[in-house]
Amino acid sequence: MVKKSDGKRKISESTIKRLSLYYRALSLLEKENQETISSKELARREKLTPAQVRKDLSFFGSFGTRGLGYPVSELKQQISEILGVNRVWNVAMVGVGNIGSALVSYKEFQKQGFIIKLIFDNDQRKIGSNHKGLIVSDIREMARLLREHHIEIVILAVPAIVAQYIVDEVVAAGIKAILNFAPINLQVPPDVYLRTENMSMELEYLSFTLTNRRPPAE
Amino acid sequence: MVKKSDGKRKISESTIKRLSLYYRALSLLEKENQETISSKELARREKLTPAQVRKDLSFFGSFGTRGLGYPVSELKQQISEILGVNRVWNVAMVGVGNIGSALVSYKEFQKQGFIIKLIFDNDQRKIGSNHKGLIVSDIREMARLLREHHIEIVILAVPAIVAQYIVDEVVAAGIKAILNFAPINLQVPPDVYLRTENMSMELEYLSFTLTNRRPPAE
DNA sequence: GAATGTGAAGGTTTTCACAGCA
DNA sequence: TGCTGTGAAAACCTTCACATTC
Repeated sequence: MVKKSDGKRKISESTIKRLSLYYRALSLLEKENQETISSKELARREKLTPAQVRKDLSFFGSFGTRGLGYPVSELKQQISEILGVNRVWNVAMVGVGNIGSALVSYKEFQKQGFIIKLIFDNDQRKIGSNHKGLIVSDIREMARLLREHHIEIVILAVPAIVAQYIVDEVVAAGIKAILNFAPINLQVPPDVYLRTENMSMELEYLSFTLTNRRPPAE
Repeated sequence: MVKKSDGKRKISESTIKRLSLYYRALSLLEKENQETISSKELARREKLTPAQVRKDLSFFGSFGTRGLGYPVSELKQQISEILGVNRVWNVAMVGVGNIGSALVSYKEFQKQGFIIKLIFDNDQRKIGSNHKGLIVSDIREMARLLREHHIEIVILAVPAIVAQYIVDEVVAAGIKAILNFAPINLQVPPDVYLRTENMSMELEYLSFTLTNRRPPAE
């Protein structure tokens, strides 16, 4: 049974991110036709602790069977409802440079129900060209087109220098959820959800680790 | 003055990731010729608290001046030393699909000193072709080439289904730091640093937020 | 017997608040 | 006066440990 959101419980960001990991792992397990999985095994696969897995899931309900574990397909379904990926989300891509066009072709997004319906650019040479079956639209037509196609989420893959300007336009068009790939922190009104994907961050984390690792053998 | 690593202090992952944010913000400020910045303003730009900024920096030294703030260029330089980005890192890309080739052209990596020296694929049609001035090498020559070019970090952008197999080869070639873009959790020996960039996670986080946001007005 | 679900304990991270310095 | 640097307090998150259930 799924606990109803009672407006009190505060679910942490870490818990939500781990739900993504569980969801991905369960999708693979389902393909392998595994029927149940224990918190221990799920934890091993995602490098977490069994208690962590159980606690995360317990925030949302009791999905397991004592002595047995969790039913793979059912748990996957439950998590998809929690994350809101048990449906289709209409997405628009703004910016058709390297990253933008790579993401338009990125299968993983579609698999999770994030369907890119529109792509925009401000470069006249790109506008009208075909990208994986989608015609690049002029960014000046964004407000109208976003509305007409019921777009709920915008992915921003534009150069950092113009990102704040473009995000302002996206916000003005009424969009409330934005995933930003530009390497800069953007300002948006409090009713707009913005997440920024910083691809350098993980590389820098590796660089920090290599630089500060303890000397071998001691 | 920079505190020397005394082997005791444990710096949290969050602190390191925020250092990346500060570094990025400081790079922009430096371009704008701003000479000093307060923890308050830096926090505002990165949506953090001033105390957080000061505490993070205090783990590594006293970089500021009371009553004035932090000197932009100097702080940037200090953070670059802490993160280990005050040097060049030789990087290889494995996998030249959508994501892989987009990242090869991604300027941000080069700007931070991560120079992609080699690119690999196992597709015979791609091997030998030219990508942004680099010839795609056969993955079977990986061990030799990685050694010859003193590669320290490998970026993995291959399909999930072959990712574990390929990462095993990368590890066998002696690489100790891997950034994985395949949407799967990989197993590596304890002396190998692996970070996985999960691009669906942030989209799913947005989806969760949209799904569970409190109803407007109440 | 095996593994979940969960209060309580323990640990870590963030925020507070203020002494100290330019 | 303004803002850093930092112990102490508060908040938050993870792990423990065990009652509970299949």
